[in-house]
Amino acid sequence: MPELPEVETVRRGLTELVAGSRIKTVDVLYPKMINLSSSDFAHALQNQTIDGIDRRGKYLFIRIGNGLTIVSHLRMEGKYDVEPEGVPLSKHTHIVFHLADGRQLRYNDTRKFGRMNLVTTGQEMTVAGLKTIGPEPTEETLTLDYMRRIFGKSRKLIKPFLLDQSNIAGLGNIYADEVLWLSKIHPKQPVNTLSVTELKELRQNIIEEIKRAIAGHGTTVHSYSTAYGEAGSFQNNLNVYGREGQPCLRCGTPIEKIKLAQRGTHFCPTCQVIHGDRHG
DNA sequence: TTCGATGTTAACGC
DNA sequence: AGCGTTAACATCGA
Repeated sequence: MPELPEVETVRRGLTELVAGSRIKTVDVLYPKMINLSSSDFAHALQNQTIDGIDRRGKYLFIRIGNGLTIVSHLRMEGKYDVEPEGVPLSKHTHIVFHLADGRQLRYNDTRKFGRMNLVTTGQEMTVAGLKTIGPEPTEETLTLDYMRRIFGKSRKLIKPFLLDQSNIAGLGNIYADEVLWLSKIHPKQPVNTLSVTELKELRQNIIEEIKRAIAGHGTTVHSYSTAYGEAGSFQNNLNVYGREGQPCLRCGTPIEKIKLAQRGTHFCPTCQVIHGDRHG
């Protein structure tokens, strides 16, 4: 469930907490989580410095002093925690970085869906998912020209289209529902039927919603109450996600929840109506 | 006890 | 090629 704003919040937290710290040793408790053998992974990282942390879409790039980068994807429930030595490991701690100052950087993941790939810095695109990743949802990188190009040539339904990271990086189930509600677009609208006016508004809503969510330190839902090192606040700003049966904040109609491409999808049946082809 | 829900990606089939 | 569907990952709670 961590989407771009949550991953960015983690990036900033990790930067404050561990950038500049030296890794003494590494324990891999769940080897399936990484791309190398446990011993290769641990040996490559021991006695190296964490230079800093970058991000691309929902991927973290943990920069290591010796020209290596850990590409880390949290998937559904991955979390990083920093604890002093001696605090008992959680049942779901899978990787422990012992830092030279006595603290431990721990990767916790209830479902074990997260992955870490240790690669040569600059070779991040060799990791599955980064080969085809789309532009970041920012003013500079998500241009209207690009939107018109990719939306114009696909008949896919817009909700699954927005979740496809090769179209735009970083949107997940929560923010996809939110930007469609903000843009008054039905989740089943085929993308090549949207007008340029609708694309402009959708683009602006995507860029601004992501910005607002980052400013609010991301959304904290369900099991994520203590996640990300700090609890996010953006759940208080959600307009449709998780509001099934509650009145639409624009028109009062009860919000509906349907299943679309296997994903829970929330929308207002009055504000968000499927329309015919307005393309061109 | 079994099964569905959950997000993402790989694999599969048309 | 490009589309849509399904399985796999693992755990938890109904």
